[in-house]
Amino acid sequence: MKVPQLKDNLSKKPRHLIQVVGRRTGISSDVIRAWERRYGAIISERTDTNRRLYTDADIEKLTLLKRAINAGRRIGDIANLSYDDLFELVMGDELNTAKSYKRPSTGTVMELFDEATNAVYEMDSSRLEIALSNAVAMLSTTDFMLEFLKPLHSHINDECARGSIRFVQERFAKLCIRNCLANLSVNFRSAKDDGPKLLIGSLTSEFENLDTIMHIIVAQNIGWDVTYVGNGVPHDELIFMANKIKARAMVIALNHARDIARKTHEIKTIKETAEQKDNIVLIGKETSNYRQLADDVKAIISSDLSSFRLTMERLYGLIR
Amino acid sequence: MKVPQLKDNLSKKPRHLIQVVGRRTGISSDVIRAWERRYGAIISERTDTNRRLYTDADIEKLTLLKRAINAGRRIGDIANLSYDDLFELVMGDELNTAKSYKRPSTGTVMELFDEATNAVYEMDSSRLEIALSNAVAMLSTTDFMLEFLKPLHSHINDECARGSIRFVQERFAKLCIRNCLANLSVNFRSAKDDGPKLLIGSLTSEFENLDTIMHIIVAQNIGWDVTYVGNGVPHDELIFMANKIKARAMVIALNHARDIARKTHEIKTIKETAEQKDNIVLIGKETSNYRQLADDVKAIISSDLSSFRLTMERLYGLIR
DNA sequence: AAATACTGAACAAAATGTTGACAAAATCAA
DNA sequence: TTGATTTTGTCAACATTTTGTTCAGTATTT
Repeated sequence: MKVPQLKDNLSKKPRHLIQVVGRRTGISSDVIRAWERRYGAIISERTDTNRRLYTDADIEKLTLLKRAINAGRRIGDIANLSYDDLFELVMGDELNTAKSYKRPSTGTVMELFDEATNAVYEMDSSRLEIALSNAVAMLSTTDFMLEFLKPLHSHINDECARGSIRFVQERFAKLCIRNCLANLSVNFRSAKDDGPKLLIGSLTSEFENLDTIMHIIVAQNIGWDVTYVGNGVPHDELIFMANKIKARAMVIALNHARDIARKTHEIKTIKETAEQKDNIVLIGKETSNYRQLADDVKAIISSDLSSFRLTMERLYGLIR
Repeated sequence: MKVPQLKDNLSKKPRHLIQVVGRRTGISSDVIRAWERRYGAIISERTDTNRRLYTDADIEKLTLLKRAINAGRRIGDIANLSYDDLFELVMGDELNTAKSYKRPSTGTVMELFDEATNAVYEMDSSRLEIALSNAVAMLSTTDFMLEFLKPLHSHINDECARGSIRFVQERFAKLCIRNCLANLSVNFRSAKDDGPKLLIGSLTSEFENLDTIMHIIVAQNIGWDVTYVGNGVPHDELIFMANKIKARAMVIALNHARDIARKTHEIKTIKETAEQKDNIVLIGKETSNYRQLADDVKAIISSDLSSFRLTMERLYGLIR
């Protein structure tokens, strides 16, 4: 295998311009220089003509520094810690702050949100895509979806219901968002090796839904190896698929208030027939109609992304 | 499989004038010459009379260079990297995370094709995605679609019709391919600045179609700034959108043999009502039913990707 | 003859570097 | 709590490097 070698050789080489580092870490180049000057945080190599050149490791350290600051540290105190010490520090810090769920409604994120909605009004796909990818870069994946994409999605739905934007605009926006989510998804997949398999899909008479795709990302983020088969899949096909890939859990999206009786019956069949009988999770807008079923077949209902995340984390823990 | 042949016969032959290269890559010919002179980025063959002639590979490298610059690199630093190194660099840059995009190790295109079909049988999304992205890396974008994705797509359809693979497998494969295409699309958008606007969509009672998405990529590849509004869009919404974004051309996908009379009428209405009356292009399986209409409203019918590419290149030239 | 392409030089704009100053935010002392 | 002090992000001024663009003169293509 030659690939890792190449990778190693490249990544140890100082080759990133300050601009690239700024973009990747989200730290402005002024600040990077200031940190170097004042605290010797990252002292980079230089080209013959005095330009700074950073390695991949430098970028990682800077990212850690930023996370540490986000968690409340002061740059002067932590700038010259080693990478390992910094890592420990950040892990500890983030564990403690994780529970107190901080809302990232800082100015910049709000601006990005405005930018995104404006792009929707004006149907400028480039602007919308840029706004979305900036938001991804700025927030953690979960926050991006919970605090950015979800609100944006419902904002678009509202505006469309109110008649402030037209059908095409809504359509266009959702396609852009779907693209963005598809990208996120691909990134996660290649980052992960092999987690437990998770099958996600929806039954006949259901339509494609952005929420479902967000659930995919959340599951991948936790470590599941997700196979998505889309909407409107007959239940016997789902069973076949689950058996074939040896899925450890199955997520069924229920967003459409039609054929509830049929779907209830189908889910029962799935439960009875599938080899892996445990771990059916129901998501979507219409899950409330399936309370009784959930009790009967011991399925779990997760009606929003956060609870879904918790559910899937728990399952992941049980299985691993 | 015709792939390797085509690759050898066409792609490696220097045949593009600098003007064509400029248009396809979005890099001005002055800049291409400057890069050659200053950094030896692309040293092309010459005709007997000293005109530069570029290969497809040259174009691909130039596109990568542009993407790298877009990500913040300086041309002087990257101009003489090999295609492979450049590829690594760009992938890393564009994904902000150190993602390990596997380079096609030694596999030929044919092996990749087999790998992809096997992944479909076994419903292994990671393998399928890796096979697809390797094929993208190995072939030029156009070749990838014409010689890889198209055959793969029809192979899947055939197998499904013959009953060799099941509904879910087909479904799963198509979702993976859609993701892959979405990625390609995003990459192109970020490379290009502002070309003429092109609106792509389909009328009511049409369904989403992978072919349509491939057409998007081809158009972007040429330099169009594509806005895709998806399937099943009422014709008045299409008109609104076209006017709003000031589209210079409109592509309407016709894949479903239903309501031909209605759609014919709607397309006529579009032609009569839209501000930009020229340049309606009809694509898709069912276009043969619209010959008469095409004559009446002076629309262009492109029933396959290659002819679509030619059509859009011609239109692009006319508009520019 | 008009359009396009080639070369080389010159110019203009953008990016980067250095230094120093400034103001908002955080911290500390009373 | 208040006021002084420290920390830290941001910016301006100016020099240098890098890179896109333009121009002039010549050659080729259509």
